[in-house]
Amino acid sequence: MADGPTITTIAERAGVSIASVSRVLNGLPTRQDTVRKVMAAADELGYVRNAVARSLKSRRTHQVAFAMADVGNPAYLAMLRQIQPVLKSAGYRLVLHSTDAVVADEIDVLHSLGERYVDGLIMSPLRVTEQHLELLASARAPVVIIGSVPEGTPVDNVRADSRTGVKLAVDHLHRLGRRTIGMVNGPTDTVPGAVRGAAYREALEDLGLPYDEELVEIGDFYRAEGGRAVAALLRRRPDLDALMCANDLIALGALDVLRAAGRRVPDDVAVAGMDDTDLAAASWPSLTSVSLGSAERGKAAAELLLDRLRNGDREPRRVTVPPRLAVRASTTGEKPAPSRPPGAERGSP
Amino acid sequence: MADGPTITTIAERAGVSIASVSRVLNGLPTRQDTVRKVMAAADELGYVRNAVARSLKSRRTHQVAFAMADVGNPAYLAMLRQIQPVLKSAGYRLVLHSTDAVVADEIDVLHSLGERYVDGLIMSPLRVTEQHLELLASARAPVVIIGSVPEGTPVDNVRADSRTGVKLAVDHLHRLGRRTIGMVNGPTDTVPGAVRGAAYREALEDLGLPYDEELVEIGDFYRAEGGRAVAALLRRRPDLDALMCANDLIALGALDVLRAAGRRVPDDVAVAGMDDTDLAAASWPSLTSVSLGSAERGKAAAELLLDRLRNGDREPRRVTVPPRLAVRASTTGEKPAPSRPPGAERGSP
DNA sequence: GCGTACTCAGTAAACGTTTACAGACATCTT
DNA sequence: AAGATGTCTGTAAACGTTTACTGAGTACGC
Repeated sequence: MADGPTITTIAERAGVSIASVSRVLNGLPTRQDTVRKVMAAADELGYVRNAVARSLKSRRTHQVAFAMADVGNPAYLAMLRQIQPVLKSAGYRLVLHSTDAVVADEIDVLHSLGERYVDGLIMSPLRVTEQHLELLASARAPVVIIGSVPEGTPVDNVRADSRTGVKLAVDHLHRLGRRTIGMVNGPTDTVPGAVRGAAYREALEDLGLPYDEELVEIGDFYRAEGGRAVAALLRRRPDLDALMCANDLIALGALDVLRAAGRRVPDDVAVAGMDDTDLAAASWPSLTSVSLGSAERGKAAAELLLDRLRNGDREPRRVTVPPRLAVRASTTGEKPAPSRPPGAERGSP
Repeated sequence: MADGPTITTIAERAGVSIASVSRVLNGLPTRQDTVRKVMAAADELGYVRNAVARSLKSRRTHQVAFAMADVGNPAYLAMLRQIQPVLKSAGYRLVLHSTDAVVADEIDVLHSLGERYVDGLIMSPLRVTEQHLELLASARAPVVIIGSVPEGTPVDNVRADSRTGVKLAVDHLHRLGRRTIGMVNGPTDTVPGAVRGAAYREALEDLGLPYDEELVEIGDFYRAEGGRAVAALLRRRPDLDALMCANDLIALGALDVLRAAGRRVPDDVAVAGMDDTDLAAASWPSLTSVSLGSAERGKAAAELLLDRLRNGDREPRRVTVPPRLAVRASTTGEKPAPSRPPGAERGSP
């Protein structure tokens, strides 16, 4: 772990100036003879360029940050898994920030852009506050936001469309002949809760079905709470024949409770979830779920950022990723072809 | 996005030298008057210290890299989720490398330590080759390996104990009265495959049960392949009453096939998996599984690294994390208390 | 009133690169 | 053969910090 060689070391060894060494290492036109001497010296010494000094001079770190609430959340994970290879193949390293759903931490990250330890940032904030907007407007590096920002915010922006997503699922249930479609939502004071609740109502109206408050139950976005909500719903409306669940965890809770109540899925009650996580494919019956395109959003965000890093002052761009319905056994009862889930590496370390 | 202020800007504004600015910013003893002037100037200008210049001078980047095959793999993800907060609270940023199971990429990462863009590295290699060992011996920054390295390798090392893990599960099945315990393994030319296969045999012998090759089937570490292997096993030995699966995906495949064959789990056949991933709790019936302590290993690795960064030349240390059996319905049939899975964040971005 | 000790601030050198500039030498043109 | 052109190299200045060293000014003791 001795102090590594620098271009000065090489210059001495090769009997040339540090400028020549630098030129050779950067492939600038140099006499063959010099190239050989420098290369030889560099090889012998096991020289590796110091990235920090390089960054200081070139004002490029070749690092990009990705900030989200929690890597454990499958949606963020899906983004990460797309972002990483895109950046890597463009020669950027990835700095990961977990903000733990703490707004102050997000603000910190935005602030820290001033430290210039990254060339750009991809951020998926929980909520965009006034403070976010201020910092975004004066950010010291390009930022791409995954999520919604107000019209006119000077950053690239990638968003999902959960409204259409809910509609896809409700339409699907309707097409299967279901007419008494319940909704199990998370708290409506959250952005996804509010949007999905409203979208459910709209979807019903578009289909000419009545909106019945009795068919809606609010729990939370977790399995157990979802299950409890479904139990309540089932007590109130034993006649329901389909459930639109606001995310996959709620849907798993629904499966638990329906099974305990002796209702067959999908024969008696069809169940649709949302987010299309790994769990959807793993559960039994496997879960029909709306993908909001986390992976695509991640990819789009990375590409937007790279594009901006090349071309600093183009207009901010907005990309909306369309949702997609993954149909599985919990609505159609068909046996799904078992396939290797995306996150499944061979063996286990 | 204009060029940010530097200590020179501040120095001019405050009418002091850059040395004084630096001293104030670093809290070195300074006259109150000067402190005030510098602070005021810094505030007005919205100054943020340039991390790159700082690193160059101080030879510390306050970054640490974590390199593994694929974040999508739940085991690595569990490590990451522990590593991140430990580093963060110690003031380090996390640089993430996905090596995609490509050995050359791992080597690259080790090599790139010479660039000095991080202060240390946590790596969970697939296999440790000769080249790994060479590079580890001459690494330009402290490295912690999660996995096994030969005795005497000069790095800190954290390892799991899947041998004991298999024994835990087999003993558990035996205690439940099962005597015809099959094993569904992955390829035995992988390290986990080989170790788990041997451990299964040992566990049986320890219990005084005969080792019967007919009860062992080799597939691969995925759901579909696992299912196929189980189907073959079941045809050969319809009398088996328990299955030890080399990972959770195989176990899920087993559940699929057993269900299709009309065998009840656990009444007819008890099933145990390995790795205790999120999927184990989500499946139905929920899956008894051996946790190899990925989370603990991640935490231990991060702590070892931090410790070494503080104290560069202590003896290399080795930590072994004991396995733990998570008992669920697939062996005991008890209804598990539904709980919020660890990766479940509220809402979905 | 003068030497000593102390506190604080400024100058300048470093960290390891990249790069503008100028100089040395070779090659070509006429 | 002399000037013009071109190719390659070295010198030195940056990038934005931190910090050793020096020196100015103040306080104190005698």
